[in-house]
Amino acid sequence: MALDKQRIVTEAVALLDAEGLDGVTTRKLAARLGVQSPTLYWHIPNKAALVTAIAEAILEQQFPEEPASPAPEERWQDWLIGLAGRLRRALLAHPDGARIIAASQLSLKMAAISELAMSTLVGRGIPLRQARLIVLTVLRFTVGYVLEEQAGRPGADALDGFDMAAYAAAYPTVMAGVTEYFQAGRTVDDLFRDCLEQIIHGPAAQAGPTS
Amino acid sequence: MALDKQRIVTEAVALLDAEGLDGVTTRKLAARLGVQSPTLYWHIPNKAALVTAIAEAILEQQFPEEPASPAPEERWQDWLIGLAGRLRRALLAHPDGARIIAASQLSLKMAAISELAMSTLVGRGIPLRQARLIVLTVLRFTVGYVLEEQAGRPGADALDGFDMAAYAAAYPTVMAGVTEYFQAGRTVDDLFRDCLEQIIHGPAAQAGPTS
DNA sequence: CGTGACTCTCTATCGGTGATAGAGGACTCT
DNA sequence: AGAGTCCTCTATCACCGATAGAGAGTCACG
Repeated sequence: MALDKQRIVTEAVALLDAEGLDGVTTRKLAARLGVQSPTLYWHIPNKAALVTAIAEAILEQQFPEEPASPAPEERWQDWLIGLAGRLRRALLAHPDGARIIAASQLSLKMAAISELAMSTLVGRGIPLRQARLIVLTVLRFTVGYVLEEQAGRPGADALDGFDMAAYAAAYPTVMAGVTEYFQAGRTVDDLFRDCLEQIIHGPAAQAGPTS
Repeated sequence: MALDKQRIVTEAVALLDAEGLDGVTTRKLAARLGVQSPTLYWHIPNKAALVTAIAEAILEQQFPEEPASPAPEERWQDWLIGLAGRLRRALLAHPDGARIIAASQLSLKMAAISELAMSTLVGRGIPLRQARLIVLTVLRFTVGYVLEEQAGRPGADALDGFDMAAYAAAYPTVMAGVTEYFQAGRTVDDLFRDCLEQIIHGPAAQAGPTS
C-alpha cells in the first residue's frame, strides 16, 4: 500500500479517463489515493512533471517494449504508416491524449520512436537528411491531427448561435469535400490513413497537372 | 474610452505578448484596461470565448483580407507552401500562438483559409477528394509543427538532470540527423519548408529504393 | 420636468487550483 | 535510548474563473 510514483501515475491515468485532463487535479488525485494533496509533492516536483509522467505512461501502454522493426519484406512506407497509426491509437485511447503529449516535453518514449523510425529508414537506404524530414513530418502531423480530432467536441452549448446553412454557403468547397469523403462509407480512420499516404507516398504522382 | 470587445481583445493580445498564455488572466487584463475583472463578463461570456477571439485576432493580423489567390503562372505547390508559411508566421508572431489556435474551436478565419486553398487546388484540376486531403494534411501539420516548435523551451530548470551525452548515445540516428541538418547552415525555417515539401511534392520521387 | 428602462461598472464573495511551511508519526540503524 | 530518515499530515498562501446583486450614468418618453 506504499504510495510511490508508480501508483500515483497509474491512478492519474484512471482519473484522466474518468474526467479528462482538466479533471486531473492534485486534490482529486490525492482523494483517490486515500491521501491529502500535499503528500503528492513528496513524490513529484510539480504538476508539469505529473503530466509528463502521464504522457510517458500513455505511450508505454501502446508501445510496451521497443516497438517492432519492420519485417524484411515489408515496405518501409507501409511500416511507417502502421507506426503512426499506433501512435494515433495511443493518443486516442485516453481523453485529451494529444494535449497531454503536446504539453509534455522531452518524452523519452517519443525519442525512442523517432530513433527507431529514422534508423529503419536509413537502413533501407534513405539518406539521413531525408529520413529525418520524413519522420519529423509524420510525427508532428500525427500529433497535430489527433489534437484537432480530440478538440473538436463543441459541447452543444457552443453550437447555439451556429448557422450551419450559412457555413455551408460561405465555405462550399470545404463542405463538398467533407460530404463527398464520408459519403463513400469512409471513416475518420480512413481519413487519417489517406493523409499519411499523402505524406509518405506523395501526392504528385496522382495529383494530375503540376502547374 | 468606452470598453468594448474590440479593445478587450486588443489588450489581451498585448498581455499575451508580454506574459504568454498563462499570464492572460481576467484580473491582469482588467487591470490593464483600468477596470475590475467582473466587468469583462459583460462583454464576453467566458474565458474560452476570449481565447477564441484572440486566436481570430492573431490570424487576422497575418491575413488582414481574404488571402490572395495564386498568380496564374504560379505553381499551386509553391503557392500552398507559401500559404502554410504565412500561417506558421502568424502562429510564431505571438507566444503560445499555436496553443491558442489549437485551443480555439470553430475559427472562421481558419475555415476561410481552408476554403481558399481547396477551391484553388480544385481550380487547378485536382480532384476534390485529393484537394481535401492535401489541404487538411498541410494545415494540421503546420499547427502540430509550430506547437512543438513553441513548446520546446525547457526553461533551464528542466535541464538539470538531463544527460546530453546519454541522450546522444541512446538515440544516435536522431542526433546525427539534427547535427547534419543544421551543420550546413540551414535554419528552422528551412526545416519547416523542407518538411512541407515532403508533403506536397512527395518523398518517393527522391527517396531512392521504395522497398 | 420626471420617471422608467437600459447599459455598463462596481463590491463582495464563492468554490476551486497549484504550491509551500512546518509539525509530527513511524520506522531503522547505531 | 537516541538520532536520523522517510513519509504524511494540518494550515495556509496567492491566485484563478465566475456569479450575484447594488448602483451609477444615459436616454426616451409622458
